[in-house]
Amino acid sequence: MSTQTDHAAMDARVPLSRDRVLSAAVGLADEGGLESLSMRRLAQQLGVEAMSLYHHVRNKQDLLGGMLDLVYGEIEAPPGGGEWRAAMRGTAISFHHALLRHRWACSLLMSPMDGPSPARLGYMDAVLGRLRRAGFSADLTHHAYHALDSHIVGFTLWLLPYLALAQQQPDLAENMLQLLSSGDLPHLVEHIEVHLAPEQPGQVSEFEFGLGLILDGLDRLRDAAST
Amino acid sequence: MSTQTDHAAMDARVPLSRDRVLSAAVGLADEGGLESLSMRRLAQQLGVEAMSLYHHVRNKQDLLGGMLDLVYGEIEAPPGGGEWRAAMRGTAISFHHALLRHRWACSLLMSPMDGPSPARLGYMDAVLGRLRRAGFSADLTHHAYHALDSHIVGFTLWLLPYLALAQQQPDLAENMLQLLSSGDLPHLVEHIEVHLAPEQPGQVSEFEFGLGLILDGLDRLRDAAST
DNA sequence: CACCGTACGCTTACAGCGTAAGATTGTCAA
DNA sequence: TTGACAATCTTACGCTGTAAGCGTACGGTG
Repeated sequence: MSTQTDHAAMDARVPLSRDRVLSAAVGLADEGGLESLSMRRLAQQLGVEAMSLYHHVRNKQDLLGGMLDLVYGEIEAPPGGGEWRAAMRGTAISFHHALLRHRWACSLLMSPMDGPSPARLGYMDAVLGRLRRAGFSADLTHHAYHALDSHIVGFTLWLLPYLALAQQQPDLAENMLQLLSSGDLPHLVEHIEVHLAPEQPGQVSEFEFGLGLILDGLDRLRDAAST
Repeated sequence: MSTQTDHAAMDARVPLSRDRVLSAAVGLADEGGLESLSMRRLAQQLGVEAMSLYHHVRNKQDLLGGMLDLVYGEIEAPPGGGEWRAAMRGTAISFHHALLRHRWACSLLMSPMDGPSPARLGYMDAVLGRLRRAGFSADLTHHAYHALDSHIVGFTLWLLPYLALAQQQPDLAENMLQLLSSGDLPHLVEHIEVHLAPEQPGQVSEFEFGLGLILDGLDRLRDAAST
């Protein structure tokens, strides 16, 4: 219990840093959801008291912003060469997967951020640049960007609650039966049947359907504009 | 101060009910955001104590679920007649506007709901039915539904933080200047310029661009399938 | 070497949150 | 009048984010 041994123990632990705080927070949110991420728990995870975190993070909003930036950093930029649709499809799927890895990130997308997030800006610039280089006008690039981003975020957002439900209660057929008993929603029943029909509904294939729709439409518009 | 006058005052106030609680909650969230909606404040708004609410609402999740259901109830169902794309466009825009009226609703879309929301199920069935009646196969209807919903939700979700920022600080050109000073994101700068270029960027037109892309793509697929 | 500013971690404290448990009240049927 | 029942209120607990202030260890300067 001498101060000597305490010092020795102290020296063993890595000092705090913004990066360490952020990645611990990401880890905590990944396995417990956003609501299990409190400053006190995060501090405990790092072997530290809650208020110490505030030397590396302005407040919780700043913490969340930093976490979201890490997620944006995981998205693969579109390769410069090759067919533009293949390039954009790859980036879109990479984005989708990043959001599936960090499901809490979707709820952060809509909270107005403190400062601009570097990785997010980098992602945007890379995508916009790839579209421009594919021959889109500034105006069409602008619209294309929004259409693509909307689909990625919207689809993933839609998928998440169902993934959460499905892993809690693996047989959603009960749900369907309830609907059948109430009776008057035949198309919804059919929709659920389609969901259950293939051996593995494969979230990616549904995601890629809408994505392909948008990419093909954009390609047609580009061709029409260039003639 | 007699019990008589107290009784008179009592009789004047409408008794609580689930509907009254829900619409008061919607009103509170509409003008203060979700974070300003606490059980205590909601009760105060209704001239009541917090715990009284729990006789009409199971818990806060249930409250939020009920609020979201009210929003779904505001969406206009697609008209049965006329060109199918026009019908779906109308419903999509109605959905978009409902989310803009109740900006907090977007964050609720992704929280797994307690029980199924009747209005939501009704909306889904109406949309699915309209697509089926337009001649889409069950499978294509399924994909079309997801593509459309993803775009509506995704685009609105993307728009909201920027609306919030823009009404706090009306000149976002400063933001642009900062980006220019940092230098190396030319396409992003161009993107922001496109945003600022027209007299009124008109959120609907950007929304309708992606929507039209999807609708036209679906129409082509339907034609291809029917030949 | 002494010294001192700065950075970092800790302690304490506060207002607000959702809600469990139980007391109290208003209302209507028997 | 009485009893039952539902609606409301009171109290309390454990949790949250974070403001204010204290101690200490370290790095640069005299």
